[in-house]
Amino acid sequence: MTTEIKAFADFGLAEPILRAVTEMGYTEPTPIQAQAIPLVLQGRDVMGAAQTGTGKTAGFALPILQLLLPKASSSASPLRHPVRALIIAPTRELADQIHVNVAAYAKHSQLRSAVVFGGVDIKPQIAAVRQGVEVLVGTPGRLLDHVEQKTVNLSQVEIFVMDEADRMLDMGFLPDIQRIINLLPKKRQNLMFSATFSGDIRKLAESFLQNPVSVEVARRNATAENVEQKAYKVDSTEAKRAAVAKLVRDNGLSQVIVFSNTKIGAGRLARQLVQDGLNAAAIHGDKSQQERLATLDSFKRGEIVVLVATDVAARGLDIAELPAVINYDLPYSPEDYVHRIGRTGRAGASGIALSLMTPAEERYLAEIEKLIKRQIPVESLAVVTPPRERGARPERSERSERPRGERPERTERPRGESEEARAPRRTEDRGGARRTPRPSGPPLAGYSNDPFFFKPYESPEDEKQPAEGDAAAAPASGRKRSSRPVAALLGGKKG
DNA sequence: AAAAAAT
Repeated sequence: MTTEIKAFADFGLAEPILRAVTEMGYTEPTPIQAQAIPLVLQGRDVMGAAQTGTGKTAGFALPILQLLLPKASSSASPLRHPVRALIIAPTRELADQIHVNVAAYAKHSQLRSAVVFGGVDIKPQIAAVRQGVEVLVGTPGRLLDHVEQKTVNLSQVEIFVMDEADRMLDMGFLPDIQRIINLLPKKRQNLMFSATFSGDIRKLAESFLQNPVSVEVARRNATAENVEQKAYKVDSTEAKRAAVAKLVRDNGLSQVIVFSNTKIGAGRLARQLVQDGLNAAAIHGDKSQQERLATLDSFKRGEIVVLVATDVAARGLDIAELPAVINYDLPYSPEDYVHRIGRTGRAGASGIALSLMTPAEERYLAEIEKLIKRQIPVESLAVVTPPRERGARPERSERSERPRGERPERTERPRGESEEARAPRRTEDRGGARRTPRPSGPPLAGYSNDPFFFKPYESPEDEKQPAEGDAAAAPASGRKRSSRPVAALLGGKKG
């Protein structure tokens, strides 16, 4: 019954939708679109195994708009515009991007969409939703905030989409997702997309999808065939910083996302790269939402050459023709590797994924290779670390180079430890400064980028105060997050 | 272990 669909025109999409697609220059659906669109149009629940960049968003957005179209009305009354399709996504940038796409596909129809996410003023969102929107996109927390404020009503939702479901579980969104699902009508169509498929994802799927059809484009947990992967051994963290600039230049990369495991590391690397003459900027969760969106926009426009990012950018972001990704750190979880390198080689284009690893990180490579079921060639990369005089003190001025608005590092220390005892521990994750001689010390063994390493001991009060944010205080503030397995949260219930 | 996400 699966007829080969070769053109968007064959899906039977209504004229306003097809016209928008055509105007955007699309004629042929991607494999996931070819599979998913007819199923969604039939009203089926769909479980999609697809990374972004496969055209996934259009794969659900186009048929959703088609399904909503017959009842679309141009009535000015907001009451006639209940939210009929709800799309949730793990990060604010991704939600925003989905909304932009939906709005583009819907521009010739009467259908309207809006996006809600945190980190920005809620009032414009309330105003937008008041206008009446058929399609609402959002991140879970702010969406629930709107529900509580009664600015959003989800009781008329006909189609519910969970994008990047694996990521949402990783981020502890399950309780929020369940609250959202409880607000939806029992009878509805569900679509769920995930790039990786753990047991937890399957359990979640079983719990809320009804008789779903599976749609799969890429091999499970596989990385794109068209992405050339390499890993480089480097001696140290300092070497990694220098290596990034070298890799960008040697490979003539016009644009690249560099992934760092930490926010601090991302900020530092970006600053270093700027010093090295590359147009670089960092994006991570400690930047204001305004900055995050502006940086991303500037990267998309090609102004920024190197985007240094934490995993906030690992999933879902669609940057056209991104030629390369560099892992400044190997990710802690192999799934994250799949997502990160999924930023390149998108929609059939070729891409390069380069990873840097210190000796300590080499063990992560094996797990990654196991997951992606392929070997990643490893080379050694000799780089000249920054030209500092031997024995020179790391510049204090580095501290003042921190851009305004970016948080300083935390200087908290474990209490009751001697200065000697804590120094090596602190340095371990602070850019590699060490007091003890380095095993195979290159000339710059004492070099450190750690702005606090030589900082004089500050306030004795710190030590007298009870430690802030310790085990007793932490759970009381902030949202409750559970690390219980999905099965437990789902009450052991099986579909 | 880290990051992200409502305030």
